[in-house]
Amino acid sequence: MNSIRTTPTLHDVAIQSGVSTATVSRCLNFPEQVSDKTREKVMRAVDALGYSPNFGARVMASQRTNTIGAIIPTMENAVFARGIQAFQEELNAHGYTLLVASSSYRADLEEQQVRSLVARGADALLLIGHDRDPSIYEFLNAQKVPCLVTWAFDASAGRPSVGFDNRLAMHNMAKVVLNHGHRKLALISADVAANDRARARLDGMRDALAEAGLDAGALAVIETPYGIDSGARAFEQLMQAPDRPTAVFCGNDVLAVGAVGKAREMGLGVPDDVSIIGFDDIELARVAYPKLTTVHVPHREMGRRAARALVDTLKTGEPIEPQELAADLRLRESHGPVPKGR
Amino acid sequence: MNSIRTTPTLHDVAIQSGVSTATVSRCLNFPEQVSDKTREKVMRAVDALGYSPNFGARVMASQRTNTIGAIIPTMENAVFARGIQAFQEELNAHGYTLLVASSSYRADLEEQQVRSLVARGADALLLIGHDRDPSIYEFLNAQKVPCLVTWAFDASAGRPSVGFDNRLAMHNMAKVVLNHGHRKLALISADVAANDRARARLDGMRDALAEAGLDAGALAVIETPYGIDSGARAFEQLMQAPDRPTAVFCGNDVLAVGAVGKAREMGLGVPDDVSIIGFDDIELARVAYPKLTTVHVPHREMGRRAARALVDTLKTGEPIEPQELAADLRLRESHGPVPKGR
DNA sequence: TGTCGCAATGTAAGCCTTTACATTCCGGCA
DNA sequence: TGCCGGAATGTAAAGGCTTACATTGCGACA
Repeated sequence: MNSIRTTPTLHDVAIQSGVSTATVSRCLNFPEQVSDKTREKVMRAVDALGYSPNFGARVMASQRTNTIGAIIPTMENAVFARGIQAFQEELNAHGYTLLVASSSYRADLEEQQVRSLVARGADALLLIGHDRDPSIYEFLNAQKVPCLVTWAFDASAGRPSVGFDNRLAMHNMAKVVLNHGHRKLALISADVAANDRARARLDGMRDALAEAGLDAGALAVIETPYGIDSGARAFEQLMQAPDRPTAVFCGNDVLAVGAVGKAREMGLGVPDDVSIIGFDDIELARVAYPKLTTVHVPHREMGRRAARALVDTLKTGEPIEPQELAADLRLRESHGPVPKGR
Repeated sequence: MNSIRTTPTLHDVAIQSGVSTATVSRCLNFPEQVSDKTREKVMRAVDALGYSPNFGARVMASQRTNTIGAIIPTMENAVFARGIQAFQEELNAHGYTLLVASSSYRADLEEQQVRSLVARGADALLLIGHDRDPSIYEFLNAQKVPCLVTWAFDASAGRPSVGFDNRLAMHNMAKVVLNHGHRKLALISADVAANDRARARLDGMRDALAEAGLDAGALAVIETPYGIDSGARAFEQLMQAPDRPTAVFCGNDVLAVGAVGKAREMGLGVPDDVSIIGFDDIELARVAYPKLTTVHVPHREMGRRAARALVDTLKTGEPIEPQELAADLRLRESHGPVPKGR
């Protein structure tokens, strides 16, 4: 009909089907409010024109986007990729769409992403860990954008979280290793100052050491960026020290897998010469040889629950109920008793 | 000032800084068009009020979202996660935002996601592989949403792609293995009917077999879903057959890693008793023991180039230039000569 | 000093949908 | 037949921004 080919609008559909725009809108959003006859007529016009509603206009008129934003440190780590996948699936099931951004573990980038997601109309935000500039929380507050922290749990944070107790989980794992007789431990960790999960995990190890009556000297700590190669290098450095550890803990499985590979290169048996412990329990952990002893992070469950919590709060307006999940141990093949004579 | 706390609008900023809304808008979008003095004044007001533009309104007024959509089969496979990460980084660098959806390898879900992304105003779309109902391409065409296929390259498809030749890559790999004397091959593949990449890879193997003068009987094919355990099960099934293959190709590294694990369980040496070949070259491949011989998929490069191509076409209006990338072989430790006596 | 031209700024229309409120329709009941 | 009430539908405003076009301001030049 129209010689100038342009994408059809609600108005076009209304004309084509001989009703008002309000009726067309209702057909699409509240079909039960419209008589069968009219609805059918309208739907035929929608199909005929290939109409699809304009998101921007809809957002503007209804004042909500049905979009939830999430900022993760990186998609490269499977543990985040999978957590976010579960998050997305649950969101979709409730009619919400996910907008993801990754911060590359950089606070400045993260802040920028928060603003960008809010500007794009995210109705709510999912963030990893509690640590960030208070001004960000103030901003979200002022914009009335609910925000949920995950991957960590802190009942005292004054803001809801759905996660697990990083400190306790690491504490438990360290206890197991200490019970195997190890007395010289090491930790290959992410940047402790900038990362509250890393800090909590380190604290967990210290808790276990203190409990066992050992002093801080029994723990060597190396901070390093994320990556297999970083893990390998850090491990090498540890093993070249005069007083090498008998058990090396890693802040995540990727670092641990790097350590395991380097151990093989160096001719060190795992766990016969050195125990290596991971954190996260991603696929990599089961694939590594030997299979990694690690802390299981319930990433999928966290993703699902976080999604539900956020959807609930948006629908009901009630504040989010914090939820603590368990992170249990997966004692596999990469840990063992202290080597003889050490 | 305002007792009713509401998020500030352009208008509020305009009043606060004593200029018109147009000037504020220009300050934000084309700062060079505004005098230094005015810009400074406006920016102060923006900061003071904590203004951030309303996305919906902006979209509606400007008729573009600066958002590009991508639909991948799953975020769970690192090869997609990383490709998309690179895609996103490049997009961000050009001021675009990424909207991802995952289809779980299901055509019906994918179609739904295409519509949803377009409805949400995606200016362009990135899709994996060529195979899909023609009506989807018609829809995108009608909506004038440019779309780019990646992870595959087909100059004859009549639609642009940025990818590599799956068939040729697999052909090359199979040639190497055949040159090692293998005559009984197997392939653990994704669903061939529903997945053009899987089909191309299978065809590539057949090409190599034909070239070597072998008939179809020399190749056993098992189709299976994605996953480590699926790979393990398929491998077991192959090795229990009366006439077991001496080289097992896998449609991706995840399946291959499952196969390697099962081989170890079965007491089979890799590559002494059986060669196992992957595809993708994700981290897993280097971590597996033995290290996986595999086809390197240039996922990052594909992501980056796809992003650039899409941004270019949106900015210039020129059609997208197809680009073929190389997918070369990574001959590592999991392949070897045929076992003696076979 | 008066003009010209360009840079800076202002005015107001338009983008498309949702939704509060108004109107119409229609069957049922007195 | 007339009236009532609720369901169905219509009217029109509002939502915040961009941008074409109009206006103003100002320095340079004659």
